[in-house]
Amino acid sequence: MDTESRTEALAQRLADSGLRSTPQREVVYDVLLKKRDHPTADEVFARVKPELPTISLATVYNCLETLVACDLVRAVNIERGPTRYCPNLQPHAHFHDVKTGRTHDIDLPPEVLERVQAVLPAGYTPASVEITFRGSACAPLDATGQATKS
Amino acid sequence: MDTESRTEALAQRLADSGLRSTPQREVVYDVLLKKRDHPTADEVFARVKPELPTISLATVYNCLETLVACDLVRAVNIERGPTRYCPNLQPHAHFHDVKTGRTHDIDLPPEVLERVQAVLPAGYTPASVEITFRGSACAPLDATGQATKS
DNA sequence: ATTTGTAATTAGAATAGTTCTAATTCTTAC
DNA sequence: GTAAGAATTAGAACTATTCTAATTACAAAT
Repeated sequence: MDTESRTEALAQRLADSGLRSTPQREVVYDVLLKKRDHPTADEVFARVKPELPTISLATVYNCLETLVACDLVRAVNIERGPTRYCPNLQPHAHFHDVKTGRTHDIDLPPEVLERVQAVLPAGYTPASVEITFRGSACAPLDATGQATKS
Repeated sequence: MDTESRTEALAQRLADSGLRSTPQREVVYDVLLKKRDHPTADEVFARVKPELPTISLATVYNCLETLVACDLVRAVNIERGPTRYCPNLQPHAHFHDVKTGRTHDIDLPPEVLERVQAVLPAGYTPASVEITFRGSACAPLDATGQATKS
């Protein structure tokens, strides 16, 4: 999706919640989509600044909160420390590499998600599930440069 | 397990890591086992204080960190906010009730754990997995007062 | 076009949770 | 009993986030 249609989609989602599209919200969302490495609010701030030099950190927090409320972004708390933000809305797990500190998205097939949900006793109705692995990744890559599935 | 044998088991585990058993470590571990409600460091501090009135918050943090390092306790970060501590070492998921703010342990059958691990591409070797549900629980109870399995 | 009300942004102060520091106390081995 | 290292302590420092109050931007009604 190009930047313009992204921006329109964002405007639509915001409007659905009775909120306005603003340059700040657009740029914050854009930097999240551009580099999907689960940045912290501070990191987002640093990436947005060149584009909007007068933006404040408080606004970055506000924008991120807004995007999370509109279900355009997920807030991820993998470990004690700053919250990280993830614009991947597909069902996925996170692999947190303790060596590099990086977090990778791991695609989550629907049947696994279902199987996991099924462990809940009656009456527990989950709004969301978060699956996080912790360890070290030394994934071999296939011809396309993608991590191969075991 | 009674308190004495618990204390011995703790002493053993600490010794295995070249660490000493101390009254502070014992009492911190005891309060975690006594009320398994995923308390924060502050809450642990409050519960330990009557027993050891001179203990400091820093020591509570130190003890918790030590217990986590010895694999006797899990540190849980469900959402932004204070880290919570969980002495349940069985494989289990967490259900975070957004209404009450409480977190329940959900037993995790081995085959589900395996199925979840299997989503990882080759080369990703997880040291641990954390599965967290978020939602609201209004679990019906069976005759024994336990939540019934769906 | 102007006004008016509301939404959003801003800078900086305040807060919460945790970690660090340096001094003291407790243990253990000699 | 002494020396060396481990653990504890109080408080300062630090980090991430939220709050506050003032300002700016915007949209609707006039």
